[in-house]
Amino acid sequence: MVMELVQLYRAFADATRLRILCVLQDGPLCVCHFQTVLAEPQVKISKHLGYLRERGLVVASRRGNWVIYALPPERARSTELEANLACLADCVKTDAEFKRDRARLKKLDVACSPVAGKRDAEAACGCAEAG
Amino acid sequence: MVMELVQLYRAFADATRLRILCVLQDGPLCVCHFQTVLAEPQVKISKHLGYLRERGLVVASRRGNWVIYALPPERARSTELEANLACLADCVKTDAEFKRDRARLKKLDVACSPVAGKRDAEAACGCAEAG
DNA sequence: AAAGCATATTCCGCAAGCGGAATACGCTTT
DNA sequence: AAAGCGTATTCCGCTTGCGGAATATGCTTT
Repeated sequence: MVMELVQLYRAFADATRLRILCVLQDGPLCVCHFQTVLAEPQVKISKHLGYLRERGLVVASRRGNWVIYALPPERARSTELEANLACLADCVKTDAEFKRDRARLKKLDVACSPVAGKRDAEAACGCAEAG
Repeated sequence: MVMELVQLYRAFADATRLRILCVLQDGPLCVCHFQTVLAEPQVKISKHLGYLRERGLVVASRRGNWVIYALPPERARSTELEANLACLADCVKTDAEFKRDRARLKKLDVACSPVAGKRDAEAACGCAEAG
């Protein structure tokens, strides 16, 4: 039981993964968008997503060429994950890098989904090259 | 700024250190007592305390032969540390290993300090061999 | 000063994890 | 079937970190 917590903290112990998890709290996203939002190379993104997926911190689903990542459905999240995600979201509120990520994310929102607020996975990925 | 958070999570990403931090939330403790409470060898304890000290997650003070470790004074704690300590405390409430640690800690309480509730660092270390 | 106790450090072998380059895979379009 | 796109994997060199044994340090007692 302690080990699960340790695993969780290990997963959080990387800047790229933190950024991924933060972004995902706003809704699902496909890999190509992560590349844009985080401004990091494909390999890096893909590997970290793989890492998170292996450990159950995110779930993936394929839709044509795109793979969409999301946080696990709320009911499937451990209380520890839930608590730490909330804690994380709180901790990064004022962080410059996360703000930048969010800004780029919003741009995608505007370009991709007419739906105000939460993005729709399908819509979001139907315009991978837009913007 | 992100890196500080990452450092924090790295520090949390070890079972022994988690246990140390949990125990410390009940008050300061000297190394010999950690050995008893966590039931781990001296080197292991000392190294992890060193790790935490280097990164500012705990502070140390010498008193004769003993070295007493404590969480930094509340005002000196970053909001991130504070938040994550709280989150941690919440996450481990029902954990078996932490309960055992706590039980052993309480035994020390009884043996060392007549003061009900919080331990006093000095009193706690005046009886390193008791019990 | 010598011995004793509590704590810290060094040395070692080992495993995990990161980033990048190249390459492989899966699906879709032509 | 061939080409193209998005994503995943493998290989590699490198750094970090763990645990244990032995040893060193600092303070205290005799």
